[in-house]
Amino acid sequence: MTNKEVFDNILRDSVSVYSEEGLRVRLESGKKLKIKMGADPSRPDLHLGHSVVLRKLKMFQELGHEIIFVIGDFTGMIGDPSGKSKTRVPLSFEQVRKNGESYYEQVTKILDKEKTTITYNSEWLGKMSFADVLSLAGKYTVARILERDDFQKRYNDYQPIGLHELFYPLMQGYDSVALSADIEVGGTDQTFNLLVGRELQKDYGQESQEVITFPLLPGLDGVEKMSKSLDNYIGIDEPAELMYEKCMKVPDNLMLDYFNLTTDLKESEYKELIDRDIRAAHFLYAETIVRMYHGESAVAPAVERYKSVAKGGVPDNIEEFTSSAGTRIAEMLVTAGLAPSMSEARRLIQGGGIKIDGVQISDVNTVIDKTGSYIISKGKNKFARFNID
RNA sequence: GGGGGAAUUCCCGAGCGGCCAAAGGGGGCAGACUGUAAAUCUGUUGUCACUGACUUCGGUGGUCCGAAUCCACCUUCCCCCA
Repeated sequence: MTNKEVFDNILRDSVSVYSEEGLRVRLESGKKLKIKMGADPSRPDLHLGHSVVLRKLKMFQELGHEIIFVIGDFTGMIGDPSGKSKTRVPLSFEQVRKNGESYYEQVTKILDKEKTTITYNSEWLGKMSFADVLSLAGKYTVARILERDDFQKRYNDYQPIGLHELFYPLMQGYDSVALSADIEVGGTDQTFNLLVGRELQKDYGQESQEVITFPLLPGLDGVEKMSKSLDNYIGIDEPAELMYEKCMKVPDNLMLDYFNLTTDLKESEYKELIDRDIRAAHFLYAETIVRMYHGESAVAPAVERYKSVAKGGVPDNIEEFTSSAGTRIAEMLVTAGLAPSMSEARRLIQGGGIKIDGVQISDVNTVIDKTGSYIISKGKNKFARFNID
């Protein structure tokens, strides 16, 4: 890709660029640029939502630029107080480093290892004196900080806002100063923070970084943004078969976004297909994603498994358990993790959700008293094999 | 610093001395339908030794035959005044 192509691609797929002219100039300067991206230290599990931005970063790498991930361990170690999520347990130093490494592992599934750096913002934030902090705080005003959507919202909803939370944008912005970042990228939810970085750099006598924001990928529920905690995600580390299955569950009306944001296919390859045959589009998407993260060899088995289960069949590689004759099914469900408790297991049986070798059972006290191998299934796609001895 | 309010099961939210494992909605899970989709309909949604028992309504201790409901103190949050 050339500078021009990258620039056009960014303009096309980003939500906003501050400023376009600045970005163009930097790209054409021929300088090796430092491109910054913030990372959450507490949840290092990456999903397709993250891949939206990562894939753009890869383009920059291909032009020879350096990608720097800033792990926000400083805030992580003092504990994030953000509103609802109770008080988070502060992470230990070791834990943060471990998460950082895991983050690097995953990120380099998409990015080039050689051109990717991980840093921790405690390295500079932890060294600031109170005077430094005050000086930083003096560069911004309360009114401007409160402009941020979520503060605004919480303030209007009478939700508490900790004084130190007001510092978050400043801290994140200061990261850009510490790194002398040329460009910072992030999801649209980060817009405010990214722009603070721009302001602060100017105040500290640096050239303001260019800011590029990308759309947030909606989750499988079609409502919230993709996130691990909402369990509406497709993880880039997940087994091929699970990935395939999840891809098939992407809401119809989001297929276009998913193709656009998470694959390299050309619009002509999927746009018309989505209108004509939404199911075929799902298949194409699922195959494409599995191929990207697991390679060609993983595609066929994933397809096969999916189709077999769809037809009511039982996949080959399911988890095995052993049990002795006379054990109640309810207990076996708990053993296999298909039900979290005996009560739940009973409910599932009563509700008709449990089958043994394809035969629905309804008696809560059903037992298997003959030895042999049995398949217990919950719903349409959860299976466990039991060897009874 | 003074005054007023609030804390309920995954979430929101009813309950205001026994009929409360706690209405209703959301979400989740399962069934029917289907494309392992959406929409819709149905069931279910604390635990266990399950026609019964046990634990739960911010915390601790009381009152009472009996408390999510009353009292005291504590913790946290919100609002108003300063």
